[in-house]
Amino acid sequence: MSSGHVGNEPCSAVSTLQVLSGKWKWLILYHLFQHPSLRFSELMRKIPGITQRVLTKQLRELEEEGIVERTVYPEVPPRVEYAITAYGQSLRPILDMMHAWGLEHLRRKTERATHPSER
Amino acid sequence: MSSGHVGNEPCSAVSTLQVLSGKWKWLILYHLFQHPSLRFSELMRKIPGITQRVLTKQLRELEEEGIVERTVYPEVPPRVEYAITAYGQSLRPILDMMHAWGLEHLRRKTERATHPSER
DNA sequence: CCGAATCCCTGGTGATACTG
DNA sequence: CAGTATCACCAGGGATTCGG
Repeated sequence: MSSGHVGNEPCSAVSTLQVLSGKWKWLILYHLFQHPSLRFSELMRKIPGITQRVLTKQLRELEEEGIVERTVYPEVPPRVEYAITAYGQSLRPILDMMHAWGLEHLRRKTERATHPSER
Repeated sequence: MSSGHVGNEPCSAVSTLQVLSGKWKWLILYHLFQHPSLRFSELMRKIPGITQRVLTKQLRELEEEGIVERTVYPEVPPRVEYAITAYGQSLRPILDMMHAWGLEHLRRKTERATHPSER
C-alpha cells in the first residue's frame, strides 16, 4: 500500500485525483462531456496518441468507478458506446474550472515569454 | 515531445494537471492553503511519507510556476518558509471542489460496501 | 535545518501482434 | 470493430548519504 491509503486522509481531493489518475482520463471525460455517447473508435480518433490498450484500460477503470457507462450492442461488426453517467456529470464543474485555469495559465506563460524584460 | 505538447490542446484542463503533476503537489497546496506560511520541516511533518528530496523538488516546481513563494531567512540554523502566492490562490476553488467530490465519492464507495446486495 | 547528489526500482504507459 | 496478450521502457519517486 505504501502511500495509497486514502482512508482518513485529511485532504479528500487526493482521492479524487486517485480515481482520475491516468494520463488520459480527463481528456476522455472532456470528449464524453460534449457528446451523448461515443464509440470506442471515435474516442481513439479524438485522442491522438493514445493506444487501444491504454484507452481500454482507462475506460474500464472509469466504468469501475461508475463514472462512465459501457454499452455493448450485439451486432456485427461489434459496436460499443461509452457515455458519462449521471454520477460522472458531477465532475463537469471541476473539469470546467481546470479548463479555465489552464487557459489562464498558458496565457500567463505566453506573456512572460513575450515580455521577458520585465522581471 | 511525444504527447507532452499542450499548445493547441483542445482541453486546457490537461495543462492544469500537467502543472500540478506530482504525487504530493495538491496535498502540499492543501496545507499551504490553511496556513499563511509553513517551514520546510513543518510541511514534512504534515505530509507523512514524503521524503526531503521529493518535497524539495515539488516545491521548486510549484515555485517555478509562480504558485508558491519561497522565502529564505538568512539565519542560523537556516529557516525557509513557503507560502501560496496570489496566483496560487486561484487554485483554491478547484481544490475545494475536488475535496468535496472526493468525500462524496468515498461515501458512495462505503455505501456500496455496506449494502453489497442491491445492484 | 534545508537541501544537493547518487543510486535504484516500480508501475504506468507505449509498441506490436493476435482474436472473436 | 473492439478489444486481449506480451514485452519493453523510462520518468517519477523512494532510500541514503553528504554539505553549508
